[in-house]
Amino acid sequence: MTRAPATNGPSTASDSRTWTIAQIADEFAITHRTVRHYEELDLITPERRGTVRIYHRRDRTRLNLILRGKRLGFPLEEIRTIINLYDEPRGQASQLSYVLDQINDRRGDLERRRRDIEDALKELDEFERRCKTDLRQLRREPQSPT
Amino acid sequence: MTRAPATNGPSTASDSRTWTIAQIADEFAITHRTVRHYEELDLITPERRGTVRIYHRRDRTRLNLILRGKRLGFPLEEIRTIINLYDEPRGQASQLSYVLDQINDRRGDLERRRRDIEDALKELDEFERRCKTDLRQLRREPQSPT
DNA sequence: CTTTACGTTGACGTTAACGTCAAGTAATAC
DNA sequence: GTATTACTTGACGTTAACGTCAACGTAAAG
Repeated sequence: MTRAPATNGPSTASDSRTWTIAQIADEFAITHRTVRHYEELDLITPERRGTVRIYHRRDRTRLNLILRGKRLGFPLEEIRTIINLYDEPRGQASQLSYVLDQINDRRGDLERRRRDIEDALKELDEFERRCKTDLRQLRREPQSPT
Repeated sequence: MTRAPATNGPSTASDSRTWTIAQIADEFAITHRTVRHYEELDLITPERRGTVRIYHRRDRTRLNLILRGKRLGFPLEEIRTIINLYDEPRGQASQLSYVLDQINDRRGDLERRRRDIEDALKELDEFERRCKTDLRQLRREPQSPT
């Protein structure tokens, strides 16, 4: 090893393990550039030990949310507002009801997507049935006169 | 009206209604540019009457699939291969089993997305519960000493 | 016959989400 | 010491999915 690993001891007090950018990139199967890009967009905010980045538990949680958001096709900007929602302080009732509104918006979006997916899956099943019927048909009359 | 509407009679024989680009763009709430872009990528292939584009039933079906694909966050290239799958001639058994493979790939992808969505919805519900608890708490102890 | 409304083809511009160098620093390995 | 290895900050390049002109064609309306 060339540099002291950021991963110190097997979980100290509550959970203060840390990770280097290489470990993060590796684990999440993304590039350093991507990790830094997410930081530029304020999606994650790693600690700085001098100039070098140190990633905490929180950063990993956020990365999981980010990547899932990406798999679902959300733009990074939107992902940011969503995951920030989970983190923002919500001491005031006004803030809380704002958050509750946002939650309902999000739910609507997700449910719509789920419907789209289920429709797509149904069509796929239907299409598969047709294909299989065709295939059985072909097996019955092996080849037409060439 | 300045130009003869492409929409002729209320469904002639089987279904030979046609539409202009303006009608298509309008109905699907997209721009002319977008419609032409999809054509450039071979996602739709409208008829040509001289230089002008005439859209048929088939184009509308495809547009619906395209837009759903987009809502689900698929890239246009991928969308093309998918909707072409539904259209390709599949006379040979080899082609059919290829298609059946593709179907399974697609299904896997869609099911994964569905899981992601359901996870996200669960987290959202959980988060909403916490927010609502907080809100009830706030109503009990209206404001802390300023 | 000119205007107008709708259509067409380029072709360059833009935004998001990174990729890809280049050049420098800093700790460890020898 | 010097060489590696990991990390850093620019900064320009790239791809997808259109946006946005500009310049032109054409049919119907006056």
